[in-house]
Amino acid sequence: MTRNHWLVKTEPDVFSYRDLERLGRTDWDGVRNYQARNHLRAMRKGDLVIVYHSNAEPPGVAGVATVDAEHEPDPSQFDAGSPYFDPRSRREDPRWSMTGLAPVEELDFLPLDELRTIRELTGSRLLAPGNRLSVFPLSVVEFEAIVARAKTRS
DNA sequence: GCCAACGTTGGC
DNA sequence: GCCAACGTTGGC
Repeated sequence: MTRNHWLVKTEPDVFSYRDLERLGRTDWDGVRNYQARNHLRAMRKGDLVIVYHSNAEPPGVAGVATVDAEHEPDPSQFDAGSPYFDPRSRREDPRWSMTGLAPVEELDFLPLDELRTIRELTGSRLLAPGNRLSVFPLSVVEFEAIVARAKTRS
């Protein structure tokens, strides 16, 4: 059984990699895009996940997480008080899923400018202009190139 | 099932 | 805060 690799985006003002470390784990909820949801559903325990800070100054890669719980219905879709409430979702057939993530290691922050210089990421989804998808797969080559670059810094 | 309007994302 | 790119919605 092979491990798959993924990238998730988060706005650090809302939830940062360090918040994940502080909490020890979290349910990655609030995803409201079907493609991203399908990726969450495809994640398996033990998969490795790059945590990317978007809408940040600067944006970039902050750390590595792992899947510690496979997908379940995201309860926030049924919570009328939640910003993620989806009145069209029915309990018999929940629309949205969440997946459990736990921290593995914080990386030396790799800003987007530097990500652009990683040869293995040329043509990758991560660097594609207009890529708004918040959860997507990385190849093992892409994943390892990111981690390796972070480790050759400082 | 088309497509215009609208909302959101995310780099700058 | 701007705005381009993209996804979703809803009228027809």
